[in-house]
Amino acid sequence: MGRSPCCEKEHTNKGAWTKEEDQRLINYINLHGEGCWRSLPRAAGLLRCGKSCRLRWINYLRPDLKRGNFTDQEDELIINLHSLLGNKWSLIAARLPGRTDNEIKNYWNTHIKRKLYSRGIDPQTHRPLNAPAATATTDPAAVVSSNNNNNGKFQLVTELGSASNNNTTNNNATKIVKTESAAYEDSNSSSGVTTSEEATFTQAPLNLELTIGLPSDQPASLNQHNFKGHPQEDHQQQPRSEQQVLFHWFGNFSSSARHQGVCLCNGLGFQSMDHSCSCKLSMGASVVAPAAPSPPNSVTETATDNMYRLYTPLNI
DNA sequence: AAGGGTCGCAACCGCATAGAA
DNA sequence: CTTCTATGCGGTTGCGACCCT
Repeated sequence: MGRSPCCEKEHTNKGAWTKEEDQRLINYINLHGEGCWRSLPRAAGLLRCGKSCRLRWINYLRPDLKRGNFTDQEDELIINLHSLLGNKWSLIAARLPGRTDNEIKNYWNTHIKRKLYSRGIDPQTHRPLNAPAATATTDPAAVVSSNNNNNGKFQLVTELGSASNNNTTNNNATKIVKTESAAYEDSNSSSGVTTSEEATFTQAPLNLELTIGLPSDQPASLNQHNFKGHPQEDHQQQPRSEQQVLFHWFGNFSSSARHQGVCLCNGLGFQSMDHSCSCKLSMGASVVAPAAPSPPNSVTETATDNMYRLYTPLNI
Protein backbone atom coordinates (compact mmCIF):
# COMPACT_ATOMS: atom_id res chain seq x y z
CA MET A 1 0.00 0.00 0.00
CA GLY A 2 1.47 3.30 -1.05
CA ARG A 3 1.56 6.38 1.04
CA SER A 4 -1.22 8.82 0.58
CA PRO A 5 -0.14 12.24 -0.63
CA CYS A 6 0.42 14.87 1.99
CA CYS A 7 -2.05 17.13 0.25
CA GLU A 8 -4.29 17.35 -2.76
CA LYS A 9 -1.87 18.34 -5.47
CA GLU A 10 -4.47 19.56 -7.93
CA HIS A 11 -5.68 22.27 -5.59
CA THR A 12 -2.36 23.66 -4.46
CA ASN A 13 -0.13 26.40 -5.77
CA LYS A 14 3.48 25.65 -6.50
CA GLY A 15 6.53 27.69 -7.16
CA ALA A 16 7.51 31.02 -5.70
CA TRP A 17 5.44 32.45 -2.90
CA THR A 18 3.65 35.73 -3.35
CA LYS A 19 3.76 38.52 -0.79
CA GLU A 20 0.11 37.92 -0.03
CA GLU A 21 0.73 34.26 0.67
CA ASP A 22 3.65 35.14 2.91
CA GLN A 23 1.53 37.60 4.84
CA ARG A 24 -1.26 35.10 5.30
CA LEU A 25 1.17 32.56 6.65
CA ILE A 26 2.84 35.07 8.97
CA ASN A 27 -0.48 36.30 10.26
CA TYR A 28 -1.74 32.81 10.91
CA ILE A 29 1.38 31.66 12.75
CA ASN A 30 1.51 34.87 14.76
CA LEU A 31 -2.01 34.17 15.89
CA HIS A 32 -1.92 30.41 16.35
CA GLY A 33 1.71 29.46 16.53
CA GLU A 34 3.54 26.77 14.61
CA GLY A 35 2.41 23.22 14.29
CA CYS A 36 -0.23 21.09 12.60
CA TRP A 37 1.15 21.93 9.19
CA ARG A 38 -1.28 19.66 7.43
CA SER A 39 -4.31 21.62 8.48
CA LEU A 40 -2.60 25.01 8.45
CA PRO A 41 -3.00 25.84 4.75
CA ARG A 42 -6.77 25.53 4.82
CA ALA A 43 -7.05 27.32 8.14
CA ALA A 44 -4.85 30.13 6.89
CA GLY A 45 -6.61 30.34 3.56
CA LEU A 46 -3.60 29.21 1.60
CA LEU A 47 -3.68 27.02 -1.47
CA ARG A 48 -0.44 25.38 -0.49
CA CYS A 49 0.75 22.04 0.73
CA GLY A 50 1.50 21.87 4.46
CA LYS A 51 5.06 20.91 3.76
CA SER A 52 5.44 23.92 1.54
CA CYS A 53 4.11 26.18 4.31
CA ARG A 54 6.46 24.68 6.85
CA LEU A 55 9.43 25.11 4.57
CA ARG A 56 8.53 28.66 3.69
CA TRP A 57 8.21 29.56 7.35
CA ILE A 58 11.33 27.80 8.53
CA ASN A 59 13.59 28.86 5.71
CA TYR A 60 12.35 32.32 4.94
CA LEU A 61 9.67 33.89 7.11
CA ARG A 62 10.77 33.02 10.62
CA PRO A 63 11.48 36.25 12.46
CA ASP A 64 14.68 35.04 14.10
CA LEU A 65 16.46 34.32 10.84
CA LYS A 66 19.76 35.99 10.30
CA ARG A 67 20.12 37.56 6.92
CA GLY A 68 23.26 38.46 5.09
CA ASN A 69 26.55 36.88 4.28
CA PHE A 70 28.19 34.24 6.38
CA THR A 71 31.10 35.48 8.44
CA ASP A 72 34.52 33.85 8.34
CA GLN A 73 33.84 32.58 11.82
CA GLU A 74 30.65 30.94 10.67
CA ASP A 75 32.51 29.45 7.71
CA GLU A 76 35.06 27.84 9.97
CA LEU A 77 32.40 26.62 12.35
CA ILE A 78 30.47 25.02 9.50
CA ILE A 79 33.63 23.34 8.26
CA ASN A 80 34.41 22.03 11.71
CA LEU A 81 30.90 20.84 12.31
CA HIS A 82 30.78 19.19 8.91
CA SER A 83 33.99 17.35 9.62
CA LEU A 84 32.33 16.09 12.76
CA LEU A 85 28.77 15.50 11.66
CA GLY A 86 28.91 15.06 7.91
CA ASN A 87 25.92 16.19 5.86
CA LYS A 88 23.73 16.54 8.92
CA TRP A 89 22.63 20.00 7.93
CA SER A 90 19.95 20.30 10.54
CA LEU A 91 22.42 19.51 13.30
CA ILE A 92 24.90 21.96 11.88
CA ALA A 93 22.18 24.57 11.61
CA ALA A 94 21.29 23.99 15.23
CA ARG A 95 24.69 25.32 16.16
CA LEU A 96 24.39 28.41 14.01
CA PRO A 97 21.67 30.63 15.38
CA GLY A 98 19.58 32.29 12.73
CA ARG A 99 20.77 30.01 9.97
CA THR A 100 18.69 27.27 8.42
CA ASP A 101 19.74 23.83 7.30
CA ASN A 102 18.74 24.68 3.75
CA GLU A 103 20.78 27.85 3.81
CA ILE A 104 23.84 26.09 5.18
CA LYS A 105 23.45 23.25 2.72
CA ASN A 106 23.30 25.69 -0.18
CA TYR A 107 26.18 27.68 1.20
CA TRP A 108 28.25 24.56 1.61
CA ASN A 109 27.60 23.45 -1.95
CA THR A 110 28.22 26.83 -3.50
CA HIS A 111 30.98 28.37 -1.39
CA ILE A 112 32.62 26.21 1.19
CA LYS A 113 33.28 23.26 -1.07
CA ARG A 114 35.14 25.58 -3.38
CA LYS A 115 36.97 27.16 -0.48
CA LEU A 116 38.15 23.78 0.76
CA TYR A 117 39.21 22.68 -2.69
CA SER A 118 41.26 25.85 -3.01
CA ARG A 119 42.95 24.87 0.25
CA GLY A 120 43.65 21.44 -1.16
CA ILE A 121 41.17 19.78 1.17
CA ASP A 122 38.59 17.24 0.17
CA PRO A 123 35.28 18.65 1.44
CA GLN A 124 33.84 15.21 2.05
CA THR A 125 36.68 13.67 3.98
CA HIS A 126 38.33 16.87 5.24
CA ARG A 127 41.63 15.35 4.33
CA PRO A 128 44.21 16.63 1.87
CA LEU A 129 43.12 15.95 -1.67
CA ASN A 130 46.21 13.90 -2.46
CA ALA A 131 46.05 11.94 0.76
CA PRO A 132 45.13 8.26 0.71
CA ALA A 133 41.61 7.29 1.67
CA ALA A 134 40.86 7.30 5.37
CA THR A 135 41.46 3.96 6.97
CA ALA A 136 41.90 4.54 10.65
CA THR A 137 38.96 5.06 12.92
CA THR A 138 40.88 7.83 14.57
CA ASP A 139 39.97 10.06 11.71
CA PRO A 140 37.02 12.12 12.84
CA ALA A 141 35.34 12.13 9.48
CA ALA A 142 35.78 8.40 9.23
CA VAL A 143 34.32 7.88 12.66
CA VAL A 144 31.32 9.97 11.87
CA SER A 145 30.93 8.25 8.58
CA SER A 146 31.07 4.85 10.14
CA ASN A 147 28.58 5.89 12.73
CA ASN A 148 26.28 7.32 10.14
CA ASN A 149 26.47 4.15 8.17
CA ASN A 150 25.80 1.99 11.13
CA ASN A 151 22.74 0.55 9.52
CA GLY A 152 20.87 3.66 10.47
CA LYS A 153 21.38 2.98 14.15
CA PHE A 154 23.35 6.10 14.81
CA GLN A 155 20.44 8.22 15.84
CA LEU A 156 22.25 11.44 16.30
CA VAL A 157 19.22 13.60 15.73
CA THR A 158 17.09 11.67 18.12
CA GLU A 159 19.74 11.43 20.77
CA LEU A 160 20.57 15.06 20.68
CA GLY A 161 16.94 15.95 20.70
CA SER A 162 16.09 13.68 23.53
CA ALA A 163 19.14 14.76 25.47
CA SER A 164 18.03 18.29 25.11
CA ASN A 165 14.51 17.49 26.05
CA ASN A 166 15.48 15.43 29.01
CA ASN A 167 17.78 18.04 30.33
CA THR A 168 15.34 20.81 29.90
CA THR A 169 12.29 19.04 31.12
CA ASN A 170 13.29 16.96 34.06
CA ASN A 171 16.54 18.54 35.14
CA ASN A 172 18.06 15.13 35.21
CA ALA A 173 21.38 16.70 34.40
CA THR A 174 24.58 14.79 34.08
CA LYS A 175 27.64 15.50 36.09
CA ILE A 176 30.88 16.58 34.58
CA VAL A 177 34.09 16.66 36.47
CA LYS A 178 36.49 19.33 35.45
CA THR A 179 40.07 19.24 36.48
CA GLU A 180 42.36 22.18 36.49
CA SER A 181 45.93 22.51 35.30
CA ALA A 182 47.60 19.34 36.53
CA ALA A 183 45.61 16.95 34.41
CA TYR A 184 46.92 18.40 31.19
CA GLU A 185 50.45 17.62 32.15
CA ASP A 186 49.33 14.30 33.50
CA SER A 187 47.69 13.48 30.24
CA ASN A 188 50.87 14.27 28.36
CA SER A 189 52.85 12.00 30.59
CA SER A 190 50.13 9.37 30.10
CA SER A 191 50.27 8.58 33.75
CA GLY A 192 46.54 8.69 34.17
CA VAL A 193 44.27 11.27 35.56
CA THR A 194 45.39 13.25 38.49
CA THR A 195 43.02 15.78 39.80
CA SER A 196 44.57 18.62 41.62
CA GLU A 197 41.37 20.31 42.39
CA GLU A 198 38.24 18.80 41.07
CA ALA A 199 35.21 20.86 40.65
CA THR A 200 31.97 19.05 40.04
CA PHE A 201 29.26 20.91 38.35
CA THR A 202 26.03 20.29 36.62
CA GLN A 203 25.69 20.35 32.93
CA ALA A 204 23.35 23.04 31.84
CA PRO A 205 20.48 22.20 29.53
CA LEU A 206 21.61 21.79 26.00
CA ASN A 207 20.11 24.25 23.67
CA LEU A 208 19.90 22.57 20.32
CA GLU A 209 16.63 23.82 19.05
CA LEU A 210 16.70 25.31 15.63
CA THR A 211 14.67 28.33 16.42
CA ILE A 212 16.48 29.59 19.45
CA GLY A 213 19.76 29.25 21.15
CA LEU A 214 22.44 31.80 20.65
CA PRO A 215 25.48 30.22 22.22
CA SER A 216 25.90 33.36 24.25
CA ASP A 217 22.49 32.65 25.70
CA GLN A 218 23.91 29.74 27.61
CA PRO A 219 23.27 30.05 31.28
CA ALA A 220 25.96 31.95 33.08
CA SER A 221 26.68 28.98 35.24
CA LEU A 222 27.78 26.99 32.24
CA ASN A 223 30.16 29.61 31.02
CA GLN A 224 31.57 30.08 34.46
CA HIS A 225 32.45 26.46 34.76
CA ASN A 226 33.60 25.62 31.32
CA PHE A 227 37.04 26.17 29.99
CA LYS A 228 37.73 29.58 31.35
CA GLY A 229 39.53 31.77 28.92
CA HIS A 230 38.71 29.55 26.00
CA PRO A 231 35.20 30.38 25.04
CA GLN A 232 35.34 28.96 21.56
CA GLU A 233 35.91 25.39 22.40
CA ASP A 234 33.41 22.70 21.84
CA HIS A 235 33.60 19.23 23.26
CA GLN A 236 31.54 16.43 21.90
CA GLN A 237 31.46 12.89 22.94
CA GLN A 238 29.27 9.92 22.27
CA PRO A 239 30.31 7.23 24.69
CA ARG A 240 28.42 4.00 24.52
CA SER A 241 29.10 0.73 26.03
CA GLU A 242 32.14 -0.58 24.18
CA GLN A 243 31.60 1.68 21.25
CA GLN A 244 33.71 4.10 19.41
CA VAL A 245 33.99 7.44 21.02
CA LEU A 246 34.66 10.56 19.17
CA PHE A 247 35.92 13.31 21.37
CA HIS A 248 36.08 16.42 19.37
CA TRP A 249 36.98 19.96 20.15
CA PHE A 250 37.63 22.90 18.01
CA GLY A 251 37.97 26.59 18.07
CA ASN A 252 39.68 29.42 16.35
CA PHE A 253 43.15 28.77 17.53
CA SER A 254 46.29 29.66 15.74
CA SER A 255 48.11 26.62 14.52
CA SER A 256 50.79 27.05 17.13
CA ALA A 257 48.22 27.08 19.87
CA ARG A 258 46.35 24.04 18.72
CA HIS A 259 45.89 21.18 21.05
CA GLN A 260 48.84 18.90 21.05
CA GLY A 261 47.60 16.73 23.78
CA VAL A 262 46.70 13.18 24.42
CA CYS A 263 43.28 11.87 25.20
CA LEU A 264 43.19 9.33 27.93
CA CYS A 265 40.59 6.64 27.85
CA ASN A 266 40.71 4.15 30.66
CA GLY A 267 44.23 5.26 31.32
CA LEU A 268 45.34 4.57 27.77
CA GLY A 269 46.67 7.44 25.78
CA PHE A 270 45.34 8.31 22.37
CA GLN A 271 47.11 10.87 20.35
CA SER A 272 44.86 13.65 19.30
CA MET A 273 44.48 14.36 15.66
CA ASP A 274 44.32 18.07 15.28
CA HIS A 275 41.30 18.83 17.40
CA SER A 276 39.92 15.44 17.98
CA CYS A 277 40.56 11.93 19.03
CA SER A 278 38.56 8.79 19.27
CA CYS A 279 38.85 5.58 21.15
CA LYS A 280 36.94 2.63 22.49
CA LEU A 281 35.31 3.36 25.76
CA SER A 282 33.82 0.94 28.21
CA MET A 283 31.13 1.57 30.70
CA GLY A 284 32.55 3.55 33.54
CA ALA A 285 35.62 4.56 31.64
CA SER A 286 36.86 8.07 31.78
CA VAL A 287 38.08 10.31 29.05
CA VAL A 288 40.51 13.08 29.62
CA ALA A 289 41.28 15.49 26.89
CA PRO A 290 43.27 18.66 27.01
CA ALA A 291 40.81 21.47 26.88
CA ALA A 292 43.21 24.22 26.17
CA PRO A 293 46.84 24.59 25.26
CA SER A 294 47.48 27.28 27.77
CA PRO A 295 46.79 27.50 30.58
CA PRO A 296 46.48 23.77 30.72
CA ASN A 297 43.00 22.66 31.58
CA SER A 298 41.35 19.40 30.92
CA VAL A 299 38.02 17.74 30.93
CA THR A 300 37.29 14.44 32.51
CA GLU A 301 34.30 12.43 31.47
CA THR A 302 32.97 9.23 32.88
CA ALA A 303 31.03 7.07 30.50
CA THR A 304 27.55 6.03 31.38
CA ASP A 305 25.18 3.98 29.36
CA ASN A 306 23.62 5.67 26.40
CA MET A 307 25.26 8.91 27.27
CA TYR A 308 25.58 11.68 24.83
CA ARG A 309 27.36 14.86 25.73
CA LEU A 310 27.64 17.98 23.74
CA TYR A 311 29.42 20.74 25.54
CA THR A 312 28.43 24.11 24.38
CA PRO A 313 30.22 26.71 26.42
CA LEU A 314 31.24 28.60 23.38
CA ASN A 315 30.44 32.11 22.37
CA ILE A 316 30.81 31.98 18.65
C1' DA B 1 22.14 44.86 -27.15
C1' DA B 2 21.49 40.01 -27.38
C1' DG B 3 22.24 35.36 -26.52
C1' DG B 4 24.28 31.67 -24.03
C1' DG B 5 26.40 29.97 -19.88
C1' DT B 6 26.90 29.90 -14.94
C1' DC B 7 25.65 30.69 -10.26
C1' DG B 8 22.92 30.87 -6.19
C1' DC B 9 18.89 30.35 -3.77
C1' DA B 10 14.14 28.97 -2.94
C1' DA B 11 11.31 25.30 -3.35
C1' DC B 12 10.13 20.60 -4.31
C1' DC B 13 10.40 15.57 -3.91
C1' DG B 14 10.96 11.28 -1.87
C1' DC B 15 12.30 8.83 2.00
C1' DA B 16 12.83 7.94 7.03
C1' DT B 17 10.96 7.94 11.38
C1' DA B 18 8.16 8.72 15.56
C1' DG B 19 3.98 8.27 17.38
C1' DA B 20 -0.93 7.48 17.21
C1' DA B 21 -4.65 4.44 16.08
C1' DC C 1 2.32 -5.98 16.23
C1' DT C 2 0.79 -3.62 12.17
C1' DT C 3 -0.80 0.19 9.65
C1' DC C 4 -1.30 4.92 8.93
C1' DT C 5 -0.33 9.86 9.49
C1' DA C 6 2.37 13.90 10.24
C1' DT C 7 6.62 15.78 10.34
C1' DG C 8 11.47 16.40 9.42
C1' DC C 9 15.53 15.74 6.65
C1' DG C 10 18.70 15.62 2.75
C1' DG C 11 19.20 15.48 -2.21
C1' DT C 12 17.79 17.57 -6.28
C1' DT C 13 15.63 20.76 -9.41
C1' DG C 14 13.85 25.12 -11.39
C1' DC C 15 14.41 29.60 -12.33
C1' DG C 16 15.82 34.34 -11.90
C1' DA C 17 19.99 37.11 -11.68
C1' DC C 18 24.29 37.89 -13.19
C1' DC C 19 28.35 37.47 -16.17
C1' DC C 20 30.79 36.91 -20.36
C1' DT C 21 31.42 37.07 -25.20
